[in-house]
Amino acid sequence: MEKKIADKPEPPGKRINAKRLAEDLDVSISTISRAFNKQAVIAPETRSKVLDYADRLGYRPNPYAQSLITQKSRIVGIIVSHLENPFYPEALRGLSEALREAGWHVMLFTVPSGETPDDILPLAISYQPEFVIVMAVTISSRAQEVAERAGTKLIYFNRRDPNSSIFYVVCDNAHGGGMIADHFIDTGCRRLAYIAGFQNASTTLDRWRGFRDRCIARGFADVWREEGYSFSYEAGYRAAIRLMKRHPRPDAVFCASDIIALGCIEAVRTEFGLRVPEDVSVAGLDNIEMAAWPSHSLTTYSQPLDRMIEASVKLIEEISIGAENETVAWQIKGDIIVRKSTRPPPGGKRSEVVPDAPA
Amino acid sequence: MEKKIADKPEPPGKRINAKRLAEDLDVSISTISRAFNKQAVIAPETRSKVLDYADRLGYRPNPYAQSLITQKSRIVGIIVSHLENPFYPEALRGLSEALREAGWHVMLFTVPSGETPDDILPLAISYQPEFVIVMAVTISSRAQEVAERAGTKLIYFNRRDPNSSIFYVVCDNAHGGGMIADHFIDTGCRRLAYIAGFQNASTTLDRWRGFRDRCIARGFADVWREEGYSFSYEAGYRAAIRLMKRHPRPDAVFCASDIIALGCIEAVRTEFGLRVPEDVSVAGLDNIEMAAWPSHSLTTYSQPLDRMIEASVKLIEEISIGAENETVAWQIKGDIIVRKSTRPPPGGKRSEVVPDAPA
DNA sequence: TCTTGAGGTGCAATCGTTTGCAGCAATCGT
DNA sequence: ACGATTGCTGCAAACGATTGCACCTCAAGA
Repeated sequence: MEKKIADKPEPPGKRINAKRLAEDLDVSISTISRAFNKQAVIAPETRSKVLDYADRLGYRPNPYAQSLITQKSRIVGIIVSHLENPFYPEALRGLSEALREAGWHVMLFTVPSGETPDDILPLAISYQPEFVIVMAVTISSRAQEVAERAGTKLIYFNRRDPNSSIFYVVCDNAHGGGMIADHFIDTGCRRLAYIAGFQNASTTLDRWRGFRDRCIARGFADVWREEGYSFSYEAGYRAAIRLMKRHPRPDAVFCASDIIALGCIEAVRTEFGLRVPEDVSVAGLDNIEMAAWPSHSLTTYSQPLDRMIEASVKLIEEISIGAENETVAWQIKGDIIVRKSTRPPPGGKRSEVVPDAPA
Repeated sequence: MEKKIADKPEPPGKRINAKRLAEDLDVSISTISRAFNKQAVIAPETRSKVLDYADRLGYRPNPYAQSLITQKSRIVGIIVSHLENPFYPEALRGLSEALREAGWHVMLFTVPSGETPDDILPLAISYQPEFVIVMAVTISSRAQEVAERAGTKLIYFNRRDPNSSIFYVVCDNAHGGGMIADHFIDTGCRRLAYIAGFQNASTTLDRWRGFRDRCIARGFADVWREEGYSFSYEAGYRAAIRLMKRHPRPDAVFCASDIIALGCIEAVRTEFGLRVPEDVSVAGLDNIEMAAWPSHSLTTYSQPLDRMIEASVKLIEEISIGAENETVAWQIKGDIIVRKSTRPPPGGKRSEVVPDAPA
């Protein structure tokens, strides 16, 4: 009766817990716990005995008891808004998978149209996530304090706030704006314009700054800016209509995001009967999957999503193990992707001649 | 010294818990607990005294301790795949908000390309959610047992499995297929075709059944079916190329989803130089936001997303409070949305003449 | 005056883990 | 041969709530 390997008959109604395993295997509860904890000291054969048996019974340590005792939840909250912008589903998917791979659970919080991220944050931290990744929006300093008091660390994704000390991960938006400006000018465009997104979003500002500064540096001081007020197809459509009524008409439009650019192209074509890129070059920034579709074939600057995600997870891991981290910010360069929505470069080369043409 | 209302000086490092409140207010921990539990018996003035003080200290009951003792988590997991299909971000957003409003927390699990939902499910249930909503995919019966053993209820969203007893919420896909068939035939189309999505997905099958049956019923027995193998733009693009090479060429194509339809339209236009809808009518099913864009103006059958979400939450709530529920399935009718990708009806009326034209 | 009942509160067990500390056997050095 | 060291394991105290039960108080009814 000392060593039983065969499963005990299932006592009905009883949940399987560490105690049950301990009794069946004639060890203590501590040993069960240690078998699951990689750093714990335990004889290898004891560990495998426990793990094997646990596997057979389908046992897993209760996460609530674990969180309760360790004061760690292994939960990362993600606050996301504007899922209608395809960039965010792509980012959400990537983040979710990378975090899961690193052993984190993802709790999702969407921001309803009527509400602000500040309204959602208290709810997000009520489950005591160790981190909350804030995508597409920013948090007021008052709300930040609430998070701090609760011991939850905030991280921005694709946003930054120069006035706060919150860590952030963004692509090098100013660099992107600069690359697009260069491309426009190199391909002979002369009347340059920008369609903005949300007025105070860091992405709107950084992309504008990079674009305008490069234009000015290359001798095009009077670059136009048209407000879009949001990052959406409709915003691009409407802003393009206003923009194209100007005299003289711009011959190149850099849009603060791909989705704006798609709306812009559509307005340019259907409302004004103009050709893209012959009459107007249009470029975006993001490189969402749709940008590669033949019907759009949008020139854009790619957000290095994979590396941004990698950086976010690394940031979380390092903070989590207490590594004093000086890298409070990741600003990662992307690449310009030249497709058919802008005039061809002098050499005639594009990044992709027939982008994603189905085989 | 009996009744102190003023906050005690903050003992540093000490978390605020029920014990702390109890001591400060000279009541027992039980009373603190009862103040937060709506059904508990407690004097109204005691309750408000506790709640007021809790509010001042920013106290909230620890959810892990609660889950541990009550064996309930108030967590709903969502397993989702194919976020590249815009229908799913829309659904995810709606579900997330509706669940939050109903007091549930949402844990997100995405299915990486290489893996199956079966691989993800054990991870999803490791946090003991009370429910797991499975979107866009189905679960094997073996994995279902795992969930059952863990006490987690599964619910399908936009999928159903006739061979299992899992509750599900879908739109009336067969009805949708029928409506599209009627529309094609009423507008003079004669050579009818269908582009399928994933071969064994219930949505692919139900839409096909509804479409084909109605075609047959109205005297068009030889309706074609072309496999798409997935619900994506590329799938639509490639399937359309194969389809349009047939002789005679179809003059109406019903695509198993909007995103397939967009790919199909693009192929029809760029690969064959054909006009939509003059040469070929194309319709989808979903009514994603993009379908309304002027550049696409896609005729489609709308999934009644709001009502599907409402039904899902209602289902969860009812099961949760133990209401023995006979409604194991919700199959909700949508509406046909006639836009410009199909020939105009005899009367010349469309659902939206200038769909979503920006003001 | 005594009994009864209702309304409100407190006690203490419980959920399922983690982990510092103590204990114990086996091995090692001298 | 004996103490020191090493390697495992068990004990028991947390973590922070919920809840059945007992108890108390006070008002109403007999």
